[in-house]
Amino acid sequence: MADESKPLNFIQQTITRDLAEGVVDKVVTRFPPEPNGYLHIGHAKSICLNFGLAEQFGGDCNLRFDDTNPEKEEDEYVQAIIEDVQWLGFQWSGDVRYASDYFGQLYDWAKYLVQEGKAYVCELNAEQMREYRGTLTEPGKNSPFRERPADESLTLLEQMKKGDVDEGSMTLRAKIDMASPNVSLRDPVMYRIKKVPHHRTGDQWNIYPAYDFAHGQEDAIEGVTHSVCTLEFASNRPLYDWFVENLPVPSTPHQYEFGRLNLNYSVTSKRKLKQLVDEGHVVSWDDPRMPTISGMRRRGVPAVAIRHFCDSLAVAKTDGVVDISQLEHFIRDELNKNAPRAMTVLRPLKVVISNLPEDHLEQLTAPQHPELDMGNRTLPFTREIYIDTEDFKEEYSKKFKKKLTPGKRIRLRNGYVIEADDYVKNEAGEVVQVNASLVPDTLGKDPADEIKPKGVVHWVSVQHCVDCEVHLYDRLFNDPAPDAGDKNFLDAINPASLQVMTGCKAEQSLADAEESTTYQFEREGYFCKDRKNSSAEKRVFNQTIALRSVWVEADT
RNA sequence: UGGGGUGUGGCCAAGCGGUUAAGGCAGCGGCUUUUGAUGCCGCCAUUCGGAGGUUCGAGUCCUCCCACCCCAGCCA
Repeated sequence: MADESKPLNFIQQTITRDLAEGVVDKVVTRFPPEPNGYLHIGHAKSICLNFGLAEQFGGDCNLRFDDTNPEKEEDEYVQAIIEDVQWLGFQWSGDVRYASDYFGQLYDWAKYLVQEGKAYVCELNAEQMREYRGTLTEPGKNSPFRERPADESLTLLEQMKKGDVDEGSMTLRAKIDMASPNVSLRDPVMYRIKKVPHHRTGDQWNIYPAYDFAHGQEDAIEGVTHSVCTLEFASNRPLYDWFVENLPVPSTPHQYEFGRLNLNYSVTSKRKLKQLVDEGHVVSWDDPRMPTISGMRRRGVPAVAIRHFCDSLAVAKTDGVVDISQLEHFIRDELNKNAPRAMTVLRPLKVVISNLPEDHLEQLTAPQHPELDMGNRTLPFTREIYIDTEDFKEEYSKKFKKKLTPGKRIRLRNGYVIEADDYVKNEAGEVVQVNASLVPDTLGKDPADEIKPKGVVHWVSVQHCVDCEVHLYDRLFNDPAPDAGDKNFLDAINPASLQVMTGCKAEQSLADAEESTTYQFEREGYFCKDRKNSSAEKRVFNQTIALRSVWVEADT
């Protein structure tokens, strides 16, 4: 997977050195999501990084759910996350792991620290603890419970665990340094009381370990060598190391931080994404407009495109904002190379080819792909066809030279050249039918009179097409930085992010389109059949992404 | 006014003291084209947050300054 020509990032350099110096024999990484929401594009970067590192250096990568807060976590999320990681194409080492598997061990280690005089049960409430903690510029002061005897803390801890103590009234804290310039080290909470059922351990526990007391030890238990996380955890690293050093853990993992992915015109925060779903701004976590893995999958984005995009991202400590066009580039690149082609008319306009008999039916063939050998499809060609309303203009102008216009010719994609004769309007003044003539002997060749058509237009047979609905998407937010500063990201929501096109006409071969394949609807973009809204009677296609276009239609 | 990070073209980014500062995205020209797609060709930083300094030589080393991000949850 590693591209030899690419320079090693700082984590790869560290691993290379650790392997060379024998600091580690084998690399073990892990992807540790909290099951409190669906995975998004930012997680994809972390997934590709962690699994990629293991792959490149012949090691293992674990999938471990960091489920230490039952108030926010649900089994629905763990199932969705498992599916997303697999879909992206990665396989974790061994079974799926859970922080909750280690609750017993963690509890024993907590008691060990108490016995060592390095932890204590504190009876300060949340507000008091905040006061005692000090500020960024002033040191904190010691809790009055800090020097309480170990066996007293042990007894209290046991009561906390049994559920005999009220939530919020006691915590177990590490005894480190209330005057540390690093606030994380000012006697951090190790255990808090939560009388809440856990998605895996049920009501077995009344206390749950805090992230800082759990993560490093989980890594140590699993033999993780390189624990890669995002930048905001950098100030937690000394605490991560403190627990690992002060506990009889089976191995010594190390934490490395890299800059998380930020994408413009998007939000990549599980909290905000959850809000979009909960408040109905989108219909679900896998709504095709969501920057979630499941949303992109449903929209037709290939997993490999996401992987290529992630691989193109720098693993560094800079926190930049990547332009969405970068992601779009990899999606188009992959789809252009591999998506089968098809024709679908989004805004049908009937064209009657008058010099063809009423019952004319000719089976034309067209390649599934212009370059790849993917076989052919048949295109029934009849007297009546549909082209896109946008592809016909009443008046010719240089601007519209590639469109059909009276007296001018156009090539039907994969078919003949036709020439428009006249057209019919309805009461509203809209063109509802075009009458045209077929220019003979133009299948695969130019007209004999050398008057070549300037443009190519996609079409379907009126009698041999299938009805469908097409969902067109625009970005979910109009603001490049919807959640910057003190902005409310909801204010930036694009009210026109979804456009439902009904009465669309797809070529016959799309009758049995598969949800797992994304097609290029020629001259329109990439589309895949929606896995939720489609039924036997109704076909719905989601737009993955439009084709690039330098064509801007002006009204002159 | 504490601690931890980061600053290279519109965006991302390589560069690890020594030819004229990689590459990708976006943009702009041109060619090809039965997808206004794709492909191909060309253009796009006298300069690396700023100011000093060290050196024959600095984006790369030193000093000071500036800007931005993270940390004061019994969230992760």
